[in-house]
Amino acid sequence: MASTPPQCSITATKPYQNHQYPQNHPHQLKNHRHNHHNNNQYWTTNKVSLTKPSPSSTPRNAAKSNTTPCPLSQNPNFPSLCSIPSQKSELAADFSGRRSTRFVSKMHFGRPKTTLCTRHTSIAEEVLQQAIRFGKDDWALENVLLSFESKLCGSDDYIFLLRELGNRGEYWKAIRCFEFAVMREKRKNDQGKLASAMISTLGRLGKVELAKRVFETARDEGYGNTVYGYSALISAYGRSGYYDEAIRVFESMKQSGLKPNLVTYNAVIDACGKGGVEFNRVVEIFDEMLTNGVRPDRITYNSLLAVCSRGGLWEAARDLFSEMVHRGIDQDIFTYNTLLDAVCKGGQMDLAVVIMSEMPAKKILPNVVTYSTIVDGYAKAGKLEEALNLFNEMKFLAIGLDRVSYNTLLSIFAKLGRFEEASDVCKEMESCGIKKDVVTYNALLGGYGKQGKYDEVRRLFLEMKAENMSPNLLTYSTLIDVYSKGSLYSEALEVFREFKRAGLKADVVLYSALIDSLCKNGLVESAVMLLDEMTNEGIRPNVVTYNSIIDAFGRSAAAESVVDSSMATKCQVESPSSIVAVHSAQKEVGYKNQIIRMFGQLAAEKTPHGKKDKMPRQEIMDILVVFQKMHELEIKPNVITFSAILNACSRCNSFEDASMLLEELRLFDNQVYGVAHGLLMGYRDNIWLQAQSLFDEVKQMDSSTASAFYNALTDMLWHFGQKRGAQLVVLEGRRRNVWESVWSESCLDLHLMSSGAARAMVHAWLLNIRSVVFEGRELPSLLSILTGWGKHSKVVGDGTLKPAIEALLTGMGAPFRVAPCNLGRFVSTGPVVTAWLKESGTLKILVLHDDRTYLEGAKFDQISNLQMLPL
DNA sequence: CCAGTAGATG
Repeated sequence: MASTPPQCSITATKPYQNHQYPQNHPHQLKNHRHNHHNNNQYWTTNKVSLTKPSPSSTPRNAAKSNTTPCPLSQNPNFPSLCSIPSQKSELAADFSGRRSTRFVSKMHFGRPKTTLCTRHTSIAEEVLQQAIRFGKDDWALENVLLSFESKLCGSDDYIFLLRELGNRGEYWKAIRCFEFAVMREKRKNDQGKLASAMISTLGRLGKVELAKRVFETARDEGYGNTVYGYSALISAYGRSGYYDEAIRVFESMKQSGLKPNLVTYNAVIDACGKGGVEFNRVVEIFDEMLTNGVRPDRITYNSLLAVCSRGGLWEAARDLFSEMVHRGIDQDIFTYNTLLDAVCKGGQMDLAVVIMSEMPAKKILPNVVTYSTIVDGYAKAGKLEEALNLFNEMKFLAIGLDRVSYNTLLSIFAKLGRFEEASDVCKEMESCGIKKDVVTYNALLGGYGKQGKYDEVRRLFLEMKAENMSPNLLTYSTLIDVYSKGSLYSEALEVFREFKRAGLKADVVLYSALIDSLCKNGLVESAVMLLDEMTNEGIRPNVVTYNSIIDAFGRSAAAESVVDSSMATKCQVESPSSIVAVHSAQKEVGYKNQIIRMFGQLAAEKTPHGKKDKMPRQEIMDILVVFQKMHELEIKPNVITFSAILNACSRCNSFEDASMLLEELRLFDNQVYGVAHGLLMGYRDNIWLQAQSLFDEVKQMDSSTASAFYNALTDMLWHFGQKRGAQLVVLEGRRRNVWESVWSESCLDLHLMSSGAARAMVHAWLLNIRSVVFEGRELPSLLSILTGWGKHSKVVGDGTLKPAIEALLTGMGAPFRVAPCNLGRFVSTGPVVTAWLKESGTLKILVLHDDRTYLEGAKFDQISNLQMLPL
């Protein structure tokens, strides 16, 4: 074991400086958000009280209007909120990486515009009926309009018509109607009204391009330069997720001298929420609104809450809610449902339940949306019992399920692999007249795919298309991922080709799935190329993408290139002759071919690459480049990143190589670094307090994330000879129930542990039963150590656990043997083990030592502590 | 101008 101390660079403990977010912001709430964001990035040493609001989280108006800041505990609306301990730290959602990257489902087009102030005449209704009846015939519509022209009463009637046609999806008829009306309308004002109604109708249907054309025409013709026209276009862009376009229109509106009004600001804020814009940026727009004297209303706040919900910023949402109350703005069911969504996405399920229980007192009764929000929160938190119970509660309250809540229910069953129940849900949906939609199919495809039921996957995919359902990006990426994970590369390739034919654009998730599949097959270099590729495509990789790659380093033999030099030549030969075209075509052909060839290579590989599990120097250099890019793109790491780095350290051949990786860890997070490095150097006593607080953070994660971190940390310590340090970590993990039920006197269950953690644990367990023996008690007649098969375990996966334990036991001379009927179990009998433990040399073998300790000559100290291991 | 559902890393 290499044990040269690392160079001084790694021993430096300069605190991690966060340079990404400005600290000094003039505004109260914004300041709070900035601080929050800082804390939310990774573990930091600055702990924020989760239950008590800090002064900076005081509602902004209280701060502004010079009144005494009102802490939330005095807030009449949340009397009980402050007494609720937060279920997870505010870091948890970010860490476990549960933040959604999905934008597709947020766009449910076609929601009807409630025509509240109906100033239209009955004639308009009649025209509508006729217009609907005459199928596709443009002339028929024209004739209807002409015949009623004299009776229709101004723009109100026409607006009603085109809105209602829009609500029925007949946007072409709506446009015809609009053109007909505008041509006949003399008043600019009314032409403007018609235009904004048309734009908003098209926006509602997701026809942004058409909306834009209407807007531009109207503006060029001189009647479109209105606040309403701009607002409608902003909203149209927002609805389709083009927040950047929405903001651009917003800016150009101001430049043309128009003053945004309440509706404009609401539309912009809403667009930001749908587009996933950072909360801080949206707050800037909100501030601008206040500065310009536009008073926010309920919808403004609801839209702001929606911004929080996307990022799971439950504290900000809570503060906004209080702020609404202070401003005297009433809440409605949207307010509550959006707040609840933010709270659920932030993992605060206990708080969510309290908020929901307080709704009836405000005469706002939870509806189907409220329930499905909470259900989804529970499901994502892994509390499936609670989720399913809520469906019963809904039944009891006679709240009927709708499409979304059925899909939510169905996806729970699909994820669990409870397919009978899933298909029961399908049947029930059908009997309610709700047909399976893309979401239903995607959930089913993912569910069946993860269980390896590919026949069912194929069947469903065909059925879907037979039902005239267009697969979307999520469908394709689910299928590609599922087939790749099942090594069905030609199927995956076929789906990919179909996806390209459908003209869809890949996104970060699809790329990440592809990258992961390359990584898992040892083609790290190709994965990195694909990473460059996606960046060039304008798709921003995220932490998941990087985690896959980091995790792959050192796992394979020397990586080789999929896209060899012959590829470039080939492209050139096939390229068209025009110089300009050559360039773009090359890119396009190269892009397609690259992925297709990668699949080809994967399909051709008979066996995965030999796993040497060693990290050559070159790979260290490669991984450093990857980290560099991650910093450049300002991609925040999470626990999984840290685990991956620690695991990479365990694959290093030398302490120096590991030091380089740890240095990267230091740049990411000083606390994780401090603990890992401290334990590695044997500064055990000095950093144990820091370690405790780190473990407190890890405890907030879901169990598999937490155990993966413990496993990674222990493995690294074990690998570098810090065996007693490893043992301390492992015992801490046991104390905190990281691996569920690990041991009893008769059985040690290692199946969720990595090999280092498991070995450290074996020592601890044997020492424990040794103390039983020396207390004079009898051991159980049968003793067993479970390693499992190493297959179903996410953490181990490669089946290294069993041989490692076997070697360890053999090496110690421990009298355990593989159980004849269960190859994943080592067994022995009480008397045999007792005899072995009583042998004079056994204790010395069992006690673990660190290769490096902080205090020179502290060996006696270790020995005196031997029998006092914190079990 | 406003709410809830489906896909990737450990």
